Order: sequence, then C-alpha cells, then structure tokens
Amino acid sequence: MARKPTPGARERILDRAACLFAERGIHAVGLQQVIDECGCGKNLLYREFASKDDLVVAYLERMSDEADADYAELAARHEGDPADHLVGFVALAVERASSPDYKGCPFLTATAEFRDPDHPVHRAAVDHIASVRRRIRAVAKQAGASAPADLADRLMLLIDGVYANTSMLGRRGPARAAVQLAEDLVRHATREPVRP
Amino acid sequence: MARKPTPGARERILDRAACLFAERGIHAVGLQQVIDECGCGKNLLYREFASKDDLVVAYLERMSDEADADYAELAARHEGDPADHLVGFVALAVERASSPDYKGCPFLTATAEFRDPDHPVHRAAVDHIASVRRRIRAVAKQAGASAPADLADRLMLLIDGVYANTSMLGRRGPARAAVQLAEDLVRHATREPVRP
DNA sequence: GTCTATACTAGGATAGAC
DNA sequence: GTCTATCCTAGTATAGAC
Repeated sequence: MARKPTPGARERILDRAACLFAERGIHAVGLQQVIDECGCGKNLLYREFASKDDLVVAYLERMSDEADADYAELAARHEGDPADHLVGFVALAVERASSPDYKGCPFLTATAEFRDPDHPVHRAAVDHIASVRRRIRAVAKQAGASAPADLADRLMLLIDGVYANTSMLGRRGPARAAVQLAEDLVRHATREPVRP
Repeated sequence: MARKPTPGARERILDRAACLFAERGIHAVGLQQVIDECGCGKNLLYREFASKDDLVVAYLERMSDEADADYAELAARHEGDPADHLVGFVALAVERASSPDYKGCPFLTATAEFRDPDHPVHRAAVDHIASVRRRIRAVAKQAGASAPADLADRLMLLIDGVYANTSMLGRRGPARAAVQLAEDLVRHATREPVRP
C-alpha cells in the first residue's frame, strides 16, 4: 500500500466534483472540467477514482453521509418527541429544496440520469433512499402510530413530492403545503396534537 | 401547393425517439441511434427537426398531449363526481408508475437532465406540470373543498412523490400508500371545515 | 422531387501513456 | 502535466436510388 502523496487530494477532487455534478448534472460534467477546476493532474484523479462511475458513486456516498448527518442532528433536536421528529423530516426536505442553489435532490436526479437499476450509480442512490425510508419508519414506530409503516410511507411520498415538484414549480409551488400536511398526517396517525 | 413528401415521417421519427428517450434518458440517446432505429436518413430528421433540442421539445409535447388525453378520459369517467375525480388523478399516477416499462415521469426526468430553467426543454416540462396543477385545482373547486388550492397542492405533491419514489423503490414501495392517502385527503377536505 | 446512405467537420468524452 | 488514442456527439453536405 503506497502512502497517499497528498492526504487531502481525494477530498479536494470530490469537493469540486460534487459542486459541478449538483449544479449542472452528472452527464453534463466532463472529467476535464473537474480536473481544470480543482487544479489537479489527470493522473491524480485516475489514481483516486478508477473511472467516472467510481467518482459519481463516491459523490453520492458523500451526499448520503451529509444527509445522514442532517438526520442525526434532527433526531437530537427532537429527542423524546417522535411526532415532531416526523414532521421535521418533511420540514428538512422543504428547507433543502428552498435553498437558492437547490438543483434537485441528488439521489432523484441520479436515478433519472442513470436509469439502469443495476448500474452502481443508480443503486447507490436507491440504497440511500431505502435507508431514509427505514429511518422514518423507525421514528413512526416510536411515535406509536397506529400503522407506522403506512405513516412513514405517506411522509416519504410527501418528501419526494417536495423534492420533485420544487425542481419544476419552485418553492412557491405545491411544496409550500407540505409541512402543514405532514402535521395533519402525523396528528391523525398518532391521535395527539403535534404541538400542545 | 406542394403536398407533404411523406406525411408520416415526422410521426415515425418521433415514435422511435420517444421510446428511446423514455427508456434510456435523453442525454444517453444520440441522434444516430434514432436514425438507425427508424431507418430514415439524417437529412429527413434534420428537415423535420432543426436540432436535437427541437426533437426533445416535440417529444415532451407529445407526452403532454398523451397525458392530457388521459386526463380528459378521467374527467369523462368521473363526470359529476369531482371528489372521485380528484382521487382518480392520484390513481392514474400510480397506474402509470406501475407499468412494467415505467422509467420515470418524462417531465420530471427532463427537468433533471436539463437543469437550466431557461432551456426550452426544461420549460416545456414545467409548462405541462403547471397545467396539471391548474387542472387539479379546478376540480378541487368543483368538489367544493374548503381550501381548493391547498387540496390541489397536497394531491400534486402526492402525485409527484409517486412518480419520483417509484423510480427508486418501485411500485411496492411507498407508492402503494398513495391512493388511500388521496382518499383520506379528499374526504377530509370536502367535508365541513374542521379547523376553527 | 423525396428519400436513404454516407462522408465529413469540429468538438468533447473517457481513458491511458509518457 | 501534457500529449495521444479512441470513441461518440451534433450537425452539414454530398452522392445516388426510386
């Protein structure tokens, strides 16, 4: 195992690549652009990432890690209040999609760009979304919902609806109705007010 | 007045292109593939469509027309029953997304592939989605919902959530909960207003 | 005249060699 | 880092069949 020449190289490349992929789309970004913008040599990029697919998968894994960190913080903020926690999942989606530089959910756009379900990029995206579903379902159980799996799936549809629709109609579109709907759904399923 | 050379040429090209775009994604399909698969000359394609962008916009317009035909049929089937009509919008989305050859909502994937809001392809997709929103809103008014615009937006989120999530987790995923949720939302909104 | 088919330009892609 | 190889792209122009 050769020691890494510049320890931060991989992260530096990934930083730039992530920005470009998120902003312009994966297929629209060439590796040459990544190389140009991060000022590294082609050699370095190909030593860290065997192929573009590898780089894209690493990008999605980073996005997944960042999202997981958000979810961990959300869980800490709503500890002991699973009903509010559930609404928080939807509020977080709205918040992300309302960012001025929001260009679509990375996992959603990745599956749109890589449609083959067996492609590693497609699978990386699906894996993350499946993990989010499990996460919400666990909280729905904690909340004592009458049908926790159903409640979780309802919220999941809502979240993906926010991401998808905001890309088209903006944050002033249907997404504005999301948090109120989430509150209604959670209250209805847990039979207790979200906010006393 | 010269009669049209081959009246079906444009449609024949569009047929093949639509299949390819829907199946593999727009950026992943080259015009050479379209030409090869429909057995036409390059000349003919460029006579009917000035550029690839033109072809893609025509593809989205066709998808929009087909969707509108579905909506017209839906309206006819639920004439005089706007509440059922509203649920039907969501059921139609689930039905489309459950098709074995579903590869993502054409409008959603188009905005994912063309992120520039000013690009004609992006705009064609947004135009269609905006028209669907207006359509649902009109029916929500007919149904006498207490807050028709809100109800329409809730259903819209649900529909886009179905399209987006089914691309990732399949028809056995959260999308299975969509129709029941739509029924709950419509029933809740068309009753006497519960909120004080 | 209308079509298919092919040659060609100019550029960008991934990838690898040095 | 630069340079090369190979491939694919959009788009144009030309050749020839019917």
